[in-house]
Amino acid sequence: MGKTMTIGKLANAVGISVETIRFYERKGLVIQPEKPLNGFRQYPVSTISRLKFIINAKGLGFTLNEIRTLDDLSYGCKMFHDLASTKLDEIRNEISHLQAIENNLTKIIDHCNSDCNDEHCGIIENMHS
Amino acid sequence: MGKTMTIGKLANAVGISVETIRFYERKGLVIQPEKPLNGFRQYPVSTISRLKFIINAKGLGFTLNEIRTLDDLSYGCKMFHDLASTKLDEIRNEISHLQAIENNLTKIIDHCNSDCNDEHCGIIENMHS
DNA sequence: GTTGACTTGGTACATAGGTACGGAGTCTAT
DNA sequence: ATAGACTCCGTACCTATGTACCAAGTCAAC
Repeated sequence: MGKTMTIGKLANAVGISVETIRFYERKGLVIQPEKPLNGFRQYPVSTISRLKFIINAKGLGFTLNEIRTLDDLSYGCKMFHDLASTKLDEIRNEISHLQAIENNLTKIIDHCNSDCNDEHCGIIENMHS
Repeated sequence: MGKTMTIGKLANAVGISVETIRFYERKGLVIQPEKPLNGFRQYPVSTISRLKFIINAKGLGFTLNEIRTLDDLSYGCKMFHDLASTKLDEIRNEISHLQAIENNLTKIIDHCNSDCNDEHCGIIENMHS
């Protein structure tokens, strides 16, 4: 059999904490390897790739549950493509929402720059209704 | 003394739940009014404005803690202006972050549209490293 | 004078993604 | 053989913003 490593080495290799790996295990994202007599997990080297995949998917905005879904469907490229499209829609909605807030904040700031004094601020008044 | 109302009427008037008002009270965002003998809160009408302010500030991206800070400083227009500027920076950072994700997802989707088949997907492979 | 709606305080639950801790066992180096 | 590092499992804790539930008290209408 191939090379294996303990959870600490694995954590070091991918730059996350031991606790996080155990957390992913509880969530079903990382399969708990068979443990030899001493009770310590011995991970195959391939688990490094697995964790990097999880980290990269998180970086693309996928939640841990969504990453687990990818597995459940024993995904191929098409499946992944579909989920990425859905995620892209979500991200764009979030961006739109934030841009609306950005516009409103900008308006407020502009207004305060020109029309306000410390005694009276029309914007703050407006926010009370 | 002016008109007062129970928590249920107040909740109705602003469109949030009784539980939420009690939650805001625990957080110090709404001052618990003096309670008459029967123990029921009697809110002055001005609490409606207060709650609308909270709701509007939340709509601008402020957290409940930040809204409480506004009070602590007995804010005027200038103070509010500064906090709005800071919030605007935060929102813009969030937007940039999401746009980076948007770009990456778009690339992936484009790649899958052209270069992938179900046997081999270079993008998914890349995500493992 | 009873029924139904309302309110009270306190607490538990929920999401998401971890972090922290504690006591016990084990491995490694000297 | 002993110190220090590592690992085990289970559980509690964290942020943020509420929601849900409970038993008990109160109010308004008929």
